[in-house]
Amino acid sequence: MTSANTAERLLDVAASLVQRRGFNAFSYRDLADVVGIKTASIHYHFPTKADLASALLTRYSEQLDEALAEIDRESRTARKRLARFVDLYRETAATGDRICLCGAMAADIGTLPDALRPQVHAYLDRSIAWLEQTISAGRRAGEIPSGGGARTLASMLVSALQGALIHARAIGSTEPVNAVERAMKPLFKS
Amino acid sequence: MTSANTAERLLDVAASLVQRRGFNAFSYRDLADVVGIKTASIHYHFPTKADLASALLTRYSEQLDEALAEIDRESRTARKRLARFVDLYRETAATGDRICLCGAMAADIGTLPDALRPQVHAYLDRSIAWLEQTISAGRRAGEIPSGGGARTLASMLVSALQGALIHARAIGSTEPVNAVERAMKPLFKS
DNA sequence: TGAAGGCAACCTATGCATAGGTAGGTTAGC
DNA sequence: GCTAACCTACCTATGCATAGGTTGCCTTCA
Repeated sequence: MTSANTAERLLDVAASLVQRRGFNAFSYRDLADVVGIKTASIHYHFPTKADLASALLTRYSEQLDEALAEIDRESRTARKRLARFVDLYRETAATGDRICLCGAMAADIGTLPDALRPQVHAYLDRSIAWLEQTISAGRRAGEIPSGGGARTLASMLVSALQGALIHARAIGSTEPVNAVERAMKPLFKS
Repeated sequence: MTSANTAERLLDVAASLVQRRGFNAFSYRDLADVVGIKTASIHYHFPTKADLASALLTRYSEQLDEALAEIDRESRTARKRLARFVDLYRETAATGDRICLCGAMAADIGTLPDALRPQVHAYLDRSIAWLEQTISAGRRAGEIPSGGGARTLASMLVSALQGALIHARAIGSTEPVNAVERAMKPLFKS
C-alpha cells in the first residue's frame, strides 16, 4: 500500500534502533512495531538482517558523501570545513541516545556478518581520506600548521570523535565532543 | 569441585567474551562451554546477567587502579607515565579482537541494566582524573607545555583511545592507536 | 470498456533455535 | 550430617526466518 517508502521508513527506523541499541540488540519486532507492519513483511523488503544492515551502511555512506560535498560547497576554508565535520558528530551527540551508525556497527563487529566488514571499513576510510585531503589543503594554504602526517591526524580525529560519541552517551553529556574540539585546536591553529 | 576459582574463571572468560562480542551478544552457553560447567551453574555464582556484568566492571576498575598505581610507582616522569597509559590500550589492540571492557559496555549502554551505568561512568571518570592529575603534574614540572585545560585534554585522550580500539579492530590493524599517540605528541612535547 | 491476469505488498500461521532463569535433586568434602 | 558446588530437567519469552494465502492496483486485450 504505502509501497515504495515502506523500505525507506524501515531504513529510517532501523538506523535509529541500531544507533541507539546496537545491531545485535534491536529486533525485527521493535522495527515492525514502529513502522506499523508485521515482522514477516520486513523480510519482503530485506530478506535477512544482514541485507538490512548492508542497506543501512550503503545509505549511511551515501549520506556521508552528500554531507561532505555540501561542506566543500558551502565552506571555503579548511578550518571551517573541519569545524563543520565536527558539527556532524555534535549533532549526533545532541540526540542524547545515539552514536554514529558506523561506530555502532564497528562496536559489534565481532558478531557482524562478514559481508559488512568491508562497508564499515570503507566508511571509516572515506572519512579519513576527506579529512586528510582537507588538512593537506589547509596546510598548503597556510591555514593549518604543519607537523605530523595529515593522515595520522585524520585517523586520530575519526577515532576521537567516534570515541567521544560513545563516551558522551555513556555519561549523559555532550561535553566529550566539545572536549575533543577544544583539545585539538592547537593542532589546527597556528 | 574446582570451587573458589570457578567464579574467577567465569569472570575471566566473560570478560573476554564481552570484549570480543559485546555484552548483549554473548550468552551463558558460550560462557558455560568454555569454562566447562552447565549454564544453570553460572547462576549459582552470579544470580543474573546483570550481577555478572557488575562484577566484571568492579574487577575491571580494580585492575585499572592497580595498573595506574604500578605506573605511578615505576615511572617517575609525566611523559613516561602517559606513554605507559597509552601502552595499556596498545596491548588490548594487539589482541586483534578485543576492545576495552568498559568501552564495550559503553557501546551497549542503551540496553544495559541501569545499575551498571554508574560503574561505566566511574571507570571513565577515574581514567580522566588520573590523566588530568598526571598532565597537571607534568606541566608544573615543565615537562608538558601549557595550553588548554588538563581535564579537557584528559577527556579527549580517553575518547580517542576508546575510539581507536574500536577503529583498530574494525579495520584489522593496530595503526589507529599508534596514530592517536603520534598525532597527540605536539600537545605533550614542547 | 470491462473481464482476466499478474504482480507488489502485505498478511497469518508456523518452525526451530536460543535466550536467561528457576526448581529441585545429587555429590563430595569438612 | 550439613553445606558448597554442581547437576538434570524444565519454563517462558524471544530471536530470525519460511511457507503460503490475501488484497488491491495496474495492465492487457477481446
